[in-house]
Amino acid sequence: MTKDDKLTEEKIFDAATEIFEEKGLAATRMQDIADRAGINKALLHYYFRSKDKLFNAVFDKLAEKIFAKFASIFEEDMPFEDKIRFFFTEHIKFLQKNPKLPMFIIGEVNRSPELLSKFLDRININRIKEKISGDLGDDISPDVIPHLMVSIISLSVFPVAAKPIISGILDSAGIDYDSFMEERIKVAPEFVINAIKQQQVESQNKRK
Amino acid sequence: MTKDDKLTEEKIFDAATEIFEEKGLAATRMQDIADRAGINKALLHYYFRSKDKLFNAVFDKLAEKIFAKFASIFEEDMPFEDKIRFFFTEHIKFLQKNPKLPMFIIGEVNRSPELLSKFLDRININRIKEKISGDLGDDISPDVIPHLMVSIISLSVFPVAAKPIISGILDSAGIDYDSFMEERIKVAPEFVINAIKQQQVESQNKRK
DNA sequence: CATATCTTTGACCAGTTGGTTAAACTATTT
DNA sequence: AAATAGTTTAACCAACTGGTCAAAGATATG
Repeated sequence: MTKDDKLTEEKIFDAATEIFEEKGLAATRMQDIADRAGINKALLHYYFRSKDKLFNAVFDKLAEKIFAKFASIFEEDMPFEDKIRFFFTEHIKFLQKNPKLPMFIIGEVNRSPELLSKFLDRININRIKEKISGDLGDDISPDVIPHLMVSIISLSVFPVAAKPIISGILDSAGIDYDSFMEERIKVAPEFVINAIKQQQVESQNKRK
Repeated sequence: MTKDDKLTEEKIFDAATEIFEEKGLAATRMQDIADRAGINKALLHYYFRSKDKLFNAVFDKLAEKIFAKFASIFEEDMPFEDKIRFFFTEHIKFLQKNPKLPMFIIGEVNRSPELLSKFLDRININRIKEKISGDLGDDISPDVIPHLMVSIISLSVFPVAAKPIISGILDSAGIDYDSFMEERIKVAPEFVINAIKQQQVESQNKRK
């Protein structure tokens, strides 16, 4: 019973996760979830009372997943440049395994902004900000640290979130998307590191 | 007649544009469009035969809009660094006026990738690639030009596309989103320019 | 002014959607 | 094995959705 119980509930939850992630709340049909889980539609309501309840359960799980790795990376004890490299390696690989996740999260938060709290409660931005600030020293103004953070996220998330478009554009230039993303794991961090280096150089030139 | 005709059709089209852009195809109700246009639902079908036809008309118009400015910028006759600055100024200002546009386009292309052709037909990637390649000279490998292009787009589009999330995160660090985006018009291009400069420096060091 | 054409409307329809319910089935407890 | 509790199902429902239609209004044409 308990064994089967877990199994049915899990089957439902997994099916719901897949479909919600792909189509979003509005375009997902309860019948589709039931079909993919291989059970009757009424069973969905037996285990999760309503579509919204089921959706919230799925969203909670995914929200946890996407930030689980993310926040910890900048806590690691290594030179800042290696942190940047490590971040892009881990984050892009994670996104390649979950390509639908960014658009799902952004789209649903866009639709109902209350969902945001589920992330914000879990993450301490100022802590990351101070960590980076400490790593970079006096050559970088604290005011641009948030910009640096947003830039890093943009560079890693956007090419995956907009995959259909990027992929199509690359195709028309004779470039394979997957190879491109493999290169990107190396290219993107060097891009960021170079930008920071140059800013440090200019900041030091000014001081003389 | 002809005057009123245009007016009604336009009222419908404008209302449809607003609602499709905000909610996407699946979550948009024909009744909502009729209400916002202040007319009867049957009139929608009189002017545009079906929801899909209406949607395609709207999508076409928006697809044209988003790339109208975009492609021409790199054709301008100015130093490359100024092109980068000009691009971010124009593009971010455009996105601020149309904040829902990126997510709408990405979301709908994600749902039905055929829509992509409406962009790809209008834009010649290789032309832009060669333009940039010509501007940057030998210090930058042609292989990384596509990465540079994707990076530039990521840096300008993502903070707008993910506005609810970015805005929420910035809030929790005591930063106002609109001020942040105003700064970004200056900060983002310098970030890109610095990254390129540093790469040129390193490329020249290696050559010695 | 009468007629023909175009525009607008309210009422309606068939299909779909999230959700309910009573009954059948299964496992547990006594 | 009988009673109890938990699980699964088919049939059903009310609300909503995109779409249709006949008739009423408006406008132009003769």
